[in-house]
Amino acid sequence: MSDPAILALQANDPSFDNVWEEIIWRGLVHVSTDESELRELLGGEPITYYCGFDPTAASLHLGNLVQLLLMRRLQLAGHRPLGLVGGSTGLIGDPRPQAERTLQTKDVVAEWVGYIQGQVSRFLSAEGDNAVTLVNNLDWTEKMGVIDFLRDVGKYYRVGTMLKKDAVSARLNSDAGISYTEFSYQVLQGMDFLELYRSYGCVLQTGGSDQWGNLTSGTDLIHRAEGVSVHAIGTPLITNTDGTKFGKSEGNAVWLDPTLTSPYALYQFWLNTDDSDVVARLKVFTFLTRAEIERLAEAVATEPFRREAQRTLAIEVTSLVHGQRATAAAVLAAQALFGQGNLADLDQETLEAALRELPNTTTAPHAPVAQLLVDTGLTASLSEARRAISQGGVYLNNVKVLTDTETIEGAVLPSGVAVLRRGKKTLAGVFVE
RNA sequence: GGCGAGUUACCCAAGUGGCCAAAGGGAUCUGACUGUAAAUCAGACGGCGUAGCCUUCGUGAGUUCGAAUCUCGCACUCGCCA
Repeated sequence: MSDPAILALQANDPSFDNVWEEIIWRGLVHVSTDESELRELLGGEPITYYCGFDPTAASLHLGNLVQLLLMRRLQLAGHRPLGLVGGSTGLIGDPRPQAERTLQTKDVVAEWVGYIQGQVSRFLSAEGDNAVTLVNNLDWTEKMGVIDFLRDVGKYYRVGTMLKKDAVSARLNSDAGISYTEFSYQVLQGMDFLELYRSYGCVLQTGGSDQWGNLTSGTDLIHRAEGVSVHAIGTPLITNTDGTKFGKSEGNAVWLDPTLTSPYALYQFWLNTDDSDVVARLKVFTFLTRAEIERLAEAVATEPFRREAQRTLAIEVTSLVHGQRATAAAVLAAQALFGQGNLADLDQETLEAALRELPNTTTAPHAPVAQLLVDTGLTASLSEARRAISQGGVYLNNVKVLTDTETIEGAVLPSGVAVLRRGKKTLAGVFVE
């Protein structure tokens, strides 16, 4: 599944003498167990570590990418990754702050497990002494009976401690409350760590800092059950300086699956990163060295209008996720569509290829523009389309559309295509038959 | 099991019989300014071939000329008591 060509290009920065120092510099550690022990552990002989991904959707998203890349950095330092996909924990659902999760059917979760395993394996090498091993917690929880669960695991858990976890107490203090199902989640995740400790000698779990309660659930359980101290690293929640949520595009999650978020859309997402965020993103989401990132930081400070850091970031991350060919296509599309020149003067083949990267639709020449906005997904309804047009926010081949009854007849380019734009940078392609 | 409080549009949150498609804030979108940036300012923000109609205020029934607002049943949530 993994692309050896991409993985081969990745390396940790040799200017750090320990991967621990590097992940600290990259801002990947928000909380952890004992720091000096971790530094020693990560700088020494190969250890086995794990990170879990619950199948709560058909694809992982950018938030998960942080974890995947942290795993990869540890693997590059010689350690052995276990990629856990939560076939059982995904059936239970970890408590979200706002509300109870809707349970998905077992069939759906099983299907998602397959997709996510595929994605996890893309980012980690399957070769060498420290090849990634994929595990599924359904393998050890499904066959366990309730009585064994309560006797062998439940006894190690104190309800008082469980209630104090942020995820639980936040819900107890909200109108939503919490079901026994979600309350139990932390126990399941603790069991995972214990199981992986026993069968693989796994001594480190990584995850988002919002999972800290679940991470310590495991370290505490292992301490009680085995009398051994193991470790956990919690990565910071990635935030935007302007206060909006990171990883959302028009309110939707940015997915790693190219059918859910196209390579072009992913490229655009990164290209639009704020100046004030771009350096931090380069550290977390690329394998560029400290020296390279420092040079780009300098470029942001001295000539921000060139947006070199954003361009580099966009190319790096898109390549990481979708490979270099898809990235090259996204870059070409962006150049064609955002270039200065007249669209009619463009090489029509390049333009067509660019439009295929965008949301697009095929239509007859007399179709009104308002309808095309809906067909391409640029607006959610005809009302919204008319509103956008009346606000002067819709362009056909870079010419402002004046009335919502206007058709694309006459605007069609020689190759039988037209470029529809909403606002400054939301584009769609129209193919006329 | 008993008592009390609650369920409003993407989120938070006003509204307690007509002036409510529903205040305000956030998010989002558009315009101006720009660097496919941020900040700022302005406008928009249920649907519909658009000054009118349709659907929405947990859910089902009802009262009324008229309900998000009143009554009853049901579901769910929170708190206190048992």
